[in-house]
Amino acid sequence: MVPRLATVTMDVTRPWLDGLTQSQSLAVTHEGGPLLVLAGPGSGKTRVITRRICHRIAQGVPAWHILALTFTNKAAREMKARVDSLVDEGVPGRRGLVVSTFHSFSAGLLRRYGAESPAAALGGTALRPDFTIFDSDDSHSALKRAMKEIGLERSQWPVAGIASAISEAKNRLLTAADYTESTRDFRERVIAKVYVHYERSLVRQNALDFDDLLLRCARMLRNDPAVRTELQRRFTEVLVDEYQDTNHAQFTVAHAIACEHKTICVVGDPDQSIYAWRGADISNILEFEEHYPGATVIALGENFRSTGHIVALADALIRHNTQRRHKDLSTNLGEGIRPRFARLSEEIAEAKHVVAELERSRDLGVPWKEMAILYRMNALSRNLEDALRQKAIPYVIARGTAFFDRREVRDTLAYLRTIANPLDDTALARIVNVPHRGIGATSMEKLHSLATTRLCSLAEAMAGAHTCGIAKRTVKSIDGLLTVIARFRSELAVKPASNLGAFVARLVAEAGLERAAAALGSDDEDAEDRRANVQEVANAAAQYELPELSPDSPDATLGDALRGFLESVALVADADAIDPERGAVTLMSLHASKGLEYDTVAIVGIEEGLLPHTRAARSPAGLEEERRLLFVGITRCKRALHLTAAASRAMQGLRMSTIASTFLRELPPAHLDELAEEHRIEYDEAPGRRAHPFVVGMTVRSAQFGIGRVESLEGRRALLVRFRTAGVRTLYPEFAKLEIIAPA
DNA sequence: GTCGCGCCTTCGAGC
DNA sequence: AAGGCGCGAC
Repeated sequence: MVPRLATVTMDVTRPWLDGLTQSQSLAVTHEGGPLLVLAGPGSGKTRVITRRICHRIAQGVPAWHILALTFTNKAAREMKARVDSLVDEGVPGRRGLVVSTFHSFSAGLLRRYGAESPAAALGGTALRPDFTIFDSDDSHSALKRAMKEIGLERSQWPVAGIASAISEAKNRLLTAADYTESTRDFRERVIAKVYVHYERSLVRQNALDFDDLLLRCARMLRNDPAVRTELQRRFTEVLVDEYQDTNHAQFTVAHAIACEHKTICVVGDPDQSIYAWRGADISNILEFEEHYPGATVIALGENFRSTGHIVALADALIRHNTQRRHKDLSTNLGEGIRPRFARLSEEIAEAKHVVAELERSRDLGVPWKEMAILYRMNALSRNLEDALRQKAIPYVIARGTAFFDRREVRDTLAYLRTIANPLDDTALARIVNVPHRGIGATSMEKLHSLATTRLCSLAEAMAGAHTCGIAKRTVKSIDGLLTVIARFRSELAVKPASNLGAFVARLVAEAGLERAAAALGSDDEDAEDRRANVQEVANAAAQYELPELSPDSPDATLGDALRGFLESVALVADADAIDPERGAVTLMSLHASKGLEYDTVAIVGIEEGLLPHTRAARSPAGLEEERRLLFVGITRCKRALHLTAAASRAMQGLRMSTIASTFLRELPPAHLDELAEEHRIEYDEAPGRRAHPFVVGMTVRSAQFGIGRVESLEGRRALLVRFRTAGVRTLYPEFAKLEIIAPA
């Protein structure tokens, strides 16, 4: 091709090509055909995607032809903002880029095309565009009800097991009918029966669960040539981030759109695949070249994030996995400081050790927002929070869903869902007695069976409550609730979208939701918190902005705004809660840390049973995924890495001795300082910092054990006391009443 | 019939 | 540590 002058002069004004390595640049500018970027940790993966988008736009591909799929809303927002800042205002076709998560992209397609497409229908019932999205809690309730209808013994058939079997089937794109056909044994036939009922229940309620969003969308794209062609026309370029974590349904969505033009670019790292348990199919990335013959593969191994010891440590660890495709990892950021491992006596000492290490980083000038504490289980955050609070260090927990999991918040949202979708029995059943209006379990059973016999919704059954032997007084409260709901529902079609905040605030007031929330509180402070949470839902609704509508659609109504708000709430991810501007230490699960980076990182609880987790380590594949999880954690760190374990830990209410994690033996001592007893940041024996006045040799009296002598101090909080009659006991003076009888 | 308390079990990562 | 269940009180 003849070099065009324009290209040469434009180089100067192409900020998106600045500072790229040769391989990155190849990936950004690659043309013609499918591209797989195997990107090791810190190798500039996000950079490649955003800059590739900019490059394509500059090359004349209008932004509205480009679709980028990510795993979190936060990643989507950031990517879009980055592209916006890199592409000049003057560039034609720079607007209209779609960056979205798989789930919200699917929800959008289903609302737009689902009603018209027979392929999106289930069991002969067309999908309605105003469907509700059930979160796992809602699907759990619907599932339990389905199991009850069949009469399954709950003790023999744990809900969680059935739920995951159905979820797995959905990820394989099997509807209840498909699954029923494929059953091979008794267990699967029982699950199939539940699945059939559960599917029917969701259809009746005009609701989709998370898996349905992908399943229905994938089936629609696969089986409906009209919709597929329209999307292929719309999106001529597809990019997928974190490709190693896509499941079969997600693969189908991306593939259906990309298979026509084959201008697909996927980016991922098999060594960071940590979601096999929710259906992620690592063969999507390993077999990309089979799905797309002639694909170009570019490996990015150079790490621009972490210093040498950290990269070496991660590399040594991941080499223990057998199911992988090796790639060399390297960094030129120098050796850096050696990561440190410390085993502390118990989890409180561990938390304090971690906090002290963070304080050392802070003393070097590292801001709090550049620090993170990672753990395998969310339950481990508690002691860390306590330790941070004690030192008045600001912190945030990356649990985007935490707020929406609060009971009073869920109740408020259930009101909104009932108003938005009259068929949503699950939401209605939740709020029937919020605030208390004397409708109990017995009445609800009657209403449910009325709904079942009449084949109608719970709401319709409630309208006929007087016919099924429910007490007069109760019928009256039911009617009162139905009236409130109907009154609010009548506003949806006639008022404009801008009214949402006021609408929710009025509902909260008129339905008495603050009072109901306060009644849940264990004390005054808790009651006030819950009241505030309900108000916060109204605030969030007021701040909600509908995504821009297509130009030809009429003005958005209050109903559109409400449904959009509920959808945005249903699809929040934990990672969405991370706000780097908050200036706080971030606490999160190892899973949630994927894709993030911090100067200082502490990973706690590196113990057998916790990391690797007992439930995962039963299979070799599970153990390898646990190893990848630690690999992901280690590679989040730019400079100062701290690994910790506790010698004893209280779990499930019991204190147990722990065993060192298998993974520790796989970390070479050359790249890991194991802090010896005397070098640990030790609180236990620090003079003057004991939590009690006792010293060795004192004579003490306990109400329970009588008189004894202090034998030794066990850490900062505990004593070993030899009693005259009761033998040697470990006591915590903060709990056990002990008085000093004689000094040492 | 509804409500509140205490006992019992169970305990992973998340869109 | 938190939710599900059964029992007794109103």
